[in-house]
Amino acid sequence: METRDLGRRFADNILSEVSDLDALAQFLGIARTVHAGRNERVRLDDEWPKFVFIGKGATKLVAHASSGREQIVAFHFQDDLVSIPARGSHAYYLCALEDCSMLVFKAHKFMALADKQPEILGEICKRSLAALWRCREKTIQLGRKTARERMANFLLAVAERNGSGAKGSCELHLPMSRRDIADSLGLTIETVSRQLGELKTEGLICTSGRSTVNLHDIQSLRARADLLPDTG
Amino acid sequence: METRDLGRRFADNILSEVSDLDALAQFLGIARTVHAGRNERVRLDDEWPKFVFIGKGATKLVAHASSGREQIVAFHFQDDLVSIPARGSHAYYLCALEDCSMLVFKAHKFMALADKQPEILGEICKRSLAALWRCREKTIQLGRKTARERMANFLLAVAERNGSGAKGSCELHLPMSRRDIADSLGLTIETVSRQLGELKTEGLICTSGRSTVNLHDIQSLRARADLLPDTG
DNA sequence: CGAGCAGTTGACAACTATCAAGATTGGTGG
DNA sequence: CCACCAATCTTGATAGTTGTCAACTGCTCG
Repeated sequence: METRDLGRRFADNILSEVSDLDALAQFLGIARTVHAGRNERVRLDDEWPKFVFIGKGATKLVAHASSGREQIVAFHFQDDLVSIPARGSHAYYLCALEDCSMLVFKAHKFMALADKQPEILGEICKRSLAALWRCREKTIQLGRKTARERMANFLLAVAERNGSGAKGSCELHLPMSRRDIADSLGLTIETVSRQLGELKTEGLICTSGRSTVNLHDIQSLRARADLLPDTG
Repeated sequence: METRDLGRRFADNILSEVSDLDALAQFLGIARTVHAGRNERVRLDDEWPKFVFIGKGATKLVAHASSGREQIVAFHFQDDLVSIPARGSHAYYLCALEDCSMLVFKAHKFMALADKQPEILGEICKRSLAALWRCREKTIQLGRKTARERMANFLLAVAERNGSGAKGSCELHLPMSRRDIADSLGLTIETVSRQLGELKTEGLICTSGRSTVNLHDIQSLRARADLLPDTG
């Protein structure tokens, strides 16, 4: 993706309410453009918190502690703004699931510019709160759900984001590997594989190739995920 | 806590950069004052997202799905601003750990007022991002840590917030029950009890009464929690 | 078409939940 | 001030779910 398109995309999404072209120039002035290929880690010093705008592609935000275990904290897609904290109790890094183009900002510089424009601050607020809510949902998943429930929940979440298909059923493409799914759900790849297998046996889904899944019965999946009835 | 003091506290914390007394009046105009006693659920309709400012006390934010299992998503204390989403895949409620006084806002009204003052928006941004980062840490805990690690991590987190004591050791008061700890860590009360027992046996902590814990060796606890070395 | 990696399946072990007693705690009332 | 009571917490035995290790299968891409 061209830097110019990246800038336009950023302006359309984050600065949408601001017609000021000068603002965009200022933001681009403190941004670093980064491209990353499949499974490539985005190089970030972790001294300072960052904001990353995803102009194109899909990414995972990964945390790891002392031992080798990794936890995917969130997936982020085109037009998302990702907040990455400095290294603390755990270290975070951003990694591309597919070819990505993004803008990297130091958080304090970014906020210094944003402070001048209430519309931008409002946008950041809105996105931060949405991210917080999604993160809480993940917390519930990891704290109180079985492997089966996590898997069902995960499929429904992907379906909601980019699924296509008729009512009640849905075909979807998983841009991430089994390992990524496992690291996101706090499981192992073997367990993920087994859960998918059992959902297949039950006739709730079927798969073709590594990354295509068909959901046959969304209502049953919701029940398997232990979610509240749909009227909420 | 008197409504007047509650208002002052809110102004000092959330409106701190704004000397405008009129702003406070406007916020109080859309707020509902709520008091709650120990283990009392804060009555909120869950039709609309809310903001709650905790003027006094300690609270837990709890989620539950279809089945009875509950997950404490976060603890919130004096001067915190809590964002509560509308009922969706899971239902959330706020519950007092001790006597509490708070201000409840409908989120859209709150944001409408905040939009007028960049300083307030900035404060909300800052707090939302901090909440997001804490939530991510919890995600890591629940996704990739053993019961022992969660327990150690939890004790360290409480110590960081309100611990008092000499360097290397620390005495702290747990305002929440074993059940609350379990619901926060995604464990059962029995497991929490056992983990505390084993930490005691190892000589890393000792307890007196139900809610007082002494941390003897913070460095070892950090190691037990599988956190990165302290230079971060 | 074949090499190599991603994914699947199986056997077993480990950790945590569950179920069931007991033991403390802290408050209440005599 | 002490004894007692109910709730909370601890401890023990057992079972279930998921992790671990290992072998095997089947995609993809050169």
